[in-house]
Amino acid sequence: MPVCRAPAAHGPEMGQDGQVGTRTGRPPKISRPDIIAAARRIIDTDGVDRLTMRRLAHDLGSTPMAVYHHVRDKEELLLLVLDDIASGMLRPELPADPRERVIVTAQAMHDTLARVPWVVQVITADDLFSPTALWYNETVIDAAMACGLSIEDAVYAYRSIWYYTAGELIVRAAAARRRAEDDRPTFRERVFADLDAEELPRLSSLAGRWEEISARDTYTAGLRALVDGLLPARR
Amino acid sequence: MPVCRAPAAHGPEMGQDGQVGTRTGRPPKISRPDIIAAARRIIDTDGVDRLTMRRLAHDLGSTPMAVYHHVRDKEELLLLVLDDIASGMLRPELPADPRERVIVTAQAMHDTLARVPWVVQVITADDLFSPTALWYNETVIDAAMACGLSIEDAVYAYRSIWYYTAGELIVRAAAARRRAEDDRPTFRERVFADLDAEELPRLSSLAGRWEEISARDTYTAGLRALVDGLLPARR
DNA sequence: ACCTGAACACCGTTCAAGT
DNA sequence: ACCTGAACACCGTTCAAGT
Repeated sequence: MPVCRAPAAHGPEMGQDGQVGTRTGRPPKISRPDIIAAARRIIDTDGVDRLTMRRLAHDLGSTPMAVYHHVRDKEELLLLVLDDIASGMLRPELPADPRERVIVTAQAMHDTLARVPWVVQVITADDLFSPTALWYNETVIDAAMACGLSIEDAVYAYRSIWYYTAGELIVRAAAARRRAEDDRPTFRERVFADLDAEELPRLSSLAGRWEEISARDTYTAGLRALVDGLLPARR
Repeated sequence: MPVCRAPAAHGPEMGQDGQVGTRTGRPPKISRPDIIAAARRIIDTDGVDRLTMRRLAHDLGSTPMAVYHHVRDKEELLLLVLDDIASGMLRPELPADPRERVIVTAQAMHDTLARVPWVVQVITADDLFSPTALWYNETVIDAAMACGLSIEDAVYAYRSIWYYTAGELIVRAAAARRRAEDDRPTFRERVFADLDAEELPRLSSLAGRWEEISARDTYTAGLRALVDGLLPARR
């Protein structure tokens, strides 16, 4: 059993420097930062699904087992990548009005994740997330309390916002992936093409305009609606 | 769509005498209904991730390729299962008040999917869904229009509700899966256990109560807040 | 018409070495 | 200390037959 494991939750900067004078044995060919960078490259260009230990090793000019010497398993690798991404997190200027603070923070969280949509897939599926990102939770909960909510209700408000945001990101990411993967009409489009006008009059009245209507980004409008409903009315 | 035959008894081979009319060739050992039932059994007991063509064939006392004779590929199999599930969809009594109609329909959609949480994972990830389920879209859009929204805004209102609902179901399903899989404290719990009280005062003040607070189901409350924000104020 | 068995091109991960 | 190669136990799917 190799015992080289560095704690995962802290920054990548420590590297091998901890053991300067006493270094012995074979010099390393690949490092954790190398591995993380290569993993991000694969995910960015080909999607998370294409990140495999073999592909990663190949891109590094190495072997799968060399990678396993630096990371415990694929889960830890994903966690390191997540931490790396969290360092690029957007921390917006916070307005004085607490209600706007909720909106602005949620929007920043959304925009940060929209740049790396696969992250939402991973964190909801696998319980992986970066402690750094808790800043969003804290800020939304604090602002909601400043609007008059109890701490419990502020947590529930945050949670509702997270459900809405995660749902939006996951659905949009899935749609984008579909568009990238193949251009033949998807199953969804085929179904919409021949709807029963008797049973589904509203939907079939939209038949031709579905794509156009779906394309519009309404995240922000929906967020404002949700926050309006969650927070007590303004005085 | 191919026609589904009646379920055939699985077990000892039926004699040639079982054949009727013009049917020729080898009598089938497995049928689509058999396959669907077996697939549902696997998913219900072990989760979607454990549904593999090999496992399915094994459970049917057959071989993977026998399954491929009845189903094009794994995607079609999932679609058949989805269709099967859609037949158990809840169609609630619809109240006269259109605003309540939105709530009741969304709640029914949520409750239907909450019984089979893996479905949300599959439909958002793979663009698979059952036409039967469009009843929810239609009903919500129609009710939102009855509240005074244009058809476009009604579609966007539906979409916001779907984001919120899908997010809730996915997050809860992931949490449940985690709990089932292992009982050592998850990464998330370990992080919450030692928060920096300086940086994250609200979150760390909740340290001990996190689990208790998370456990409460606030789907309906959040839904009402969202719908309040989305629909024009009552006259 | 329906099913079988072997094979292909993949996975994540472990074992036992090699330098 | 770090890396290699072979192997294990899996995938979905295809090919070529067998009855």
